[in-house]
Amino acid sequence: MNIETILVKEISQTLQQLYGEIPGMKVSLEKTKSTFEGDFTLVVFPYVRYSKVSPEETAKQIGEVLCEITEIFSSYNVIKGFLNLGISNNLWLSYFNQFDANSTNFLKGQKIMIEYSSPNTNKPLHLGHIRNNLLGYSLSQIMRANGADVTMANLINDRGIHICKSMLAWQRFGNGETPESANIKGDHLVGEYYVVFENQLVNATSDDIELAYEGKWHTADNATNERYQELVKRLSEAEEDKQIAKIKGLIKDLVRNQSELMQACQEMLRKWEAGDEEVLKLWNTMNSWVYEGFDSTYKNLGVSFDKFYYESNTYSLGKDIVQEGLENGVFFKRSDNSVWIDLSDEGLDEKLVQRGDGTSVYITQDMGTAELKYQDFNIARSIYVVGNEQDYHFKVLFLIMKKLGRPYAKGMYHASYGMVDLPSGKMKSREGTVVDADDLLNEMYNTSKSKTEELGKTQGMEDSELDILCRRLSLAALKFFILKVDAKKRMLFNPEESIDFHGDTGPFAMYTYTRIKSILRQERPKNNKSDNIELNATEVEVIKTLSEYSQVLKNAAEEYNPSGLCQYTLDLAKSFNRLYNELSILKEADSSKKEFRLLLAQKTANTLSHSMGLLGIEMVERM
RNA sequence: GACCUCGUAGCUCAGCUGGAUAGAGCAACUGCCUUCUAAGCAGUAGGUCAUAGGUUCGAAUCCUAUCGGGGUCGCCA
Repeated sequence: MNIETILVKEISQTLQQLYGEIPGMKVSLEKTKSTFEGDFTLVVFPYVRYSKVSPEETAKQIGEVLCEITEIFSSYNVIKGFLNLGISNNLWLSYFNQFDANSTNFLKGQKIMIEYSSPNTNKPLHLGHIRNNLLGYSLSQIMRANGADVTMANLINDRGIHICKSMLAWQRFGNGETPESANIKGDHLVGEYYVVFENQLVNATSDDIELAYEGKWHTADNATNERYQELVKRLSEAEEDKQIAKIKGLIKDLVRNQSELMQACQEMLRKWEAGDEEVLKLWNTMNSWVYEGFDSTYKNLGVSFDKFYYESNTYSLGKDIVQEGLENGVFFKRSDNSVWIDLSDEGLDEKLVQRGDGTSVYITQDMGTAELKYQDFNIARSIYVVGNEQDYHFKVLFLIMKKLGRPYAKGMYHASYGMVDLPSGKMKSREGTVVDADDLLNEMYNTSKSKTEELGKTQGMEDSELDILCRRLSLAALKFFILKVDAKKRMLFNPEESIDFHGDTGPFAMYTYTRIKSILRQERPKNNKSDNIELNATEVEVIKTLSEYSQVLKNAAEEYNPSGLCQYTLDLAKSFNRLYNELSILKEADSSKKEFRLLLAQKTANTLSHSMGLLGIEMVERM
């Protein structure tokens, strides 16, 4: 049982005894600020209207009665309307004796699917994916620790025009190159051909695009010419810079789409959809390269999946649902045969759910996949870890599923997270300012190695132990740095700070853990409980922090946000470090005090390890 | 233009459903290794919580407006 629940129960009873039934009463207890005396604070303002005396007097009345329960409360003081309560030594001790960094069960047995990562197969993973992966993995662990039955899923976007670009470029310029022959990771190799394609396309079309801006471009295709002339007209009339840029962008796309390269690419996509053997073979080969590359990145990052979905299998799902929606009037059809839903009642607009030619769009596929997930796993909740630029998309998706009467619609949730910025600004793949995931991991490994060597910590360490240390240390720094920030918020990724090992960092928490482990290697606690000890303030502080763990764990799950766990881990490490510095453990003369501190150290280490584990961070025994 | 979101110390971030004198870390400056790992601890300095109103015993937190950053409003995914 949580210590606060015990206190709240006693306080409610006391309030009732003093002032009778208070309608809608809710006792909110807070930690006493460190500048005041006491452990917990009750704000008495809400009760003044029942006590009919001043706030100070009310607080005194309550405090007086509470302190008669000596086994729980030891002292009280009143400042203005705040009743600061001291908790008795024995309550702390008995709480401490039963404390264990255990999982909670408020989601007991609930079937939850968490979809995350969801990469495209034409490029290697980058920093943005890293935030996604770390959040997704950590959320899964957090949900599990709260008792949920979690399936971690990855929906891989393995089809579409972008894959064809890499394929076509490889076909034309690859000379049969393979990851082995080039000695490059498969995902990077495919990514390189994607870049080759883009460069070739720029070379082939840049002159035409310039001409097109001046209105001097034409093509064989009449429909395109018409559209182009219309755009030229709009361009000449446009005044705002933003508008001009937008129209120019449309013209650019038009010209590019008419190029031989893009035409060949479109042709390839058509062949793919038609099941052309040769195209499929190439597609399979290049995908297998990419998957091998992704696997290694996922492994290095320490994330994993229980279930993979592939868009090549799911993109046509959802058409049955479109049909169903048409039949029961949720969707409607336009004259060009395209299918729409009207969401203006909900403050949104009309949204296309199927193209005029019967092919599916992004949301059609998502409707199908949502249904598939439910059929496969009978999940109660379906969580999507996807960036906040897709807030609107998911709002629409969930609304559609609700309107279609899907019972699982209410369990769908978009765990939306903010973008990652660099000190130089936004990451833009076109400008080469993307931070590659593999590069980043390598760099962090090397830095942690040189720092470890600098500190002279490598003495007496086997190479294999050093390797594990550097790996885990660098991941601790990276993961903690990213997960520390509120998931919903946009964050700045400063590479130098991310690899810092001092202050509010993962390595700091890890270091605290190893110091405890070092003590426990020399002596372990003999019992699993302590009695009859006079606790001092630093010790109480650690117990108090430990007691908050289950609530923090629950909050992290409820808010789909691991950052509270990071903050908590730091608090716990700091409070223990203070104790470590102020009090001796192994050299404590009083054997029962020593025993207690050993036990306290052990429980602290367990809790640190547990919470870091939920962040996807593995501890080491020495560093 | 409409909608969403953010704005807290020089920098990066906490601050839960409103509570006391707004907290950490980094950077700067002081101390502490003959004592369980100094990747640590203790301390100094640093704030008009974007601005203006409002709600009330009480607002960084809730409401409104304004300013500023970002995002979305594709028959891309």
